[in-house]
Amino acid sequence: MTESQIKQAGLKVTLPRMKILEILETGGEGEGARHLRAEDVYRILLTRGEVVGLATVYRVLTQFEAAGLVSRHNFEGGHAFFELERGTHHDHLVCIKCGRVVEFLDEAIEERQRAIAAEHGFTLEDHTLNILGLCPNCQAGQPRPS
Amino acid sequence: MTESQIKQAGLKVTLPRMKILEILETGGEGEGARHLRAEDVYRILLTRGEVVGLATVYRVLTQFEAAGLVSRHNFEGGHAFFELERGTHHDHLVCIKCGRVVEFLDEAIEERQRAIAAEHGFTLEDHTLNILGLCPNCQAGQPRPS
DNA sequence: CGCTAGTCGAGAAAGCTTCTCATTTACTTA
DNA sequence: TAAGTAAATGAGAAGCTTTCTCGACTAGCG
Repeated sequence: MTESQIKQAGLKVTLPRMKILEILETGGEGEGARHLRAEDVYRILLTRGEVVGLATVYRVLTQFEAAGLVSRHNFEGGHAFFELERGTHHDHLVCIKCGRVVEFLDEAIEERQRAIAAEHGFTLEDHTLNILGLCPNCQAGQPRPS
Repeated sequence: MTESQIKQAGLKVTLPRMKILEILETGGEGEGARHLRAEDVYRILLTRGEVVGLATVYRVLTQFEAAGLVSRHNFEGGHAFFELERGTHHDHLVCIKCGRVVEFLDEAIEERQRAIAAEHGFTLEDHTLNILGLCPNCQAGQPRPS
């Protein structure tokens, strides 16, 4: 079924694409690390002994984004995070110490944003809301190594 | 009074710093263009015949940010925008075509964010909310050249 | 099985930002 | 006011993320 997603996007089903999609699905190793930088994906591939160029990772992630399979987020600090698109919009709560990301959705905020765009005569194409703070672990002085 | 701000930050009052602060205050030329990239500041200085290195612009803006005189925003696209800090928090409505920026503040959204951070056990250190859309001019097919 | 367009990997290159370091400047002390 | 000192500057090199180039390779089709 992941194959069909790639095909629907008008892309050929190749090994690098399958591997990258799989890493985005599983987060590489443990749980929850589903917000990955391009270099994270590349490093995970290397760890597994897979030979995929960094340029290919960027290229494929960009293609996936264009195809709507993946969404790209610009948190603070110059590099983008990629996340598998699951059809449900959400915003992010980001720990400024360990980088942990929690997703949330608040309909009251969504509604206010629509109203604000309208008030100023803007169309609403997209939005990014990132709340930055310290997660419970990092407040306790025990940053978990992600 | 701008001098005193610089001094309070523990920085020496130098010509480059005064000039950069002045550009941030006036926006360089016309009205409203108060969200400038480092390179914009640099270019405006050049236009005025001032000799200030790009490295100095970056250095000074970073120092001003640390001192709370300036805030840095990462809208889409790899480069940061700097804005004079006027003590009042606000979020941004950004035109994805002409780059025009409108500031807004919505207390309902602010309140919901505090609640969301608390629900997840996060401290709330900061947040960035950028609404992306088309401004009235660009919807009309007449992008104003900023 | 062979063709062809699409894809890949590696390294070069681009764009933004930071670093290095010799020179210059602001502020302090006499 | 002159001199000394620590900080700041400017120019270019370097760093980082991301994109581009291009010859080699491969998926998908006939």
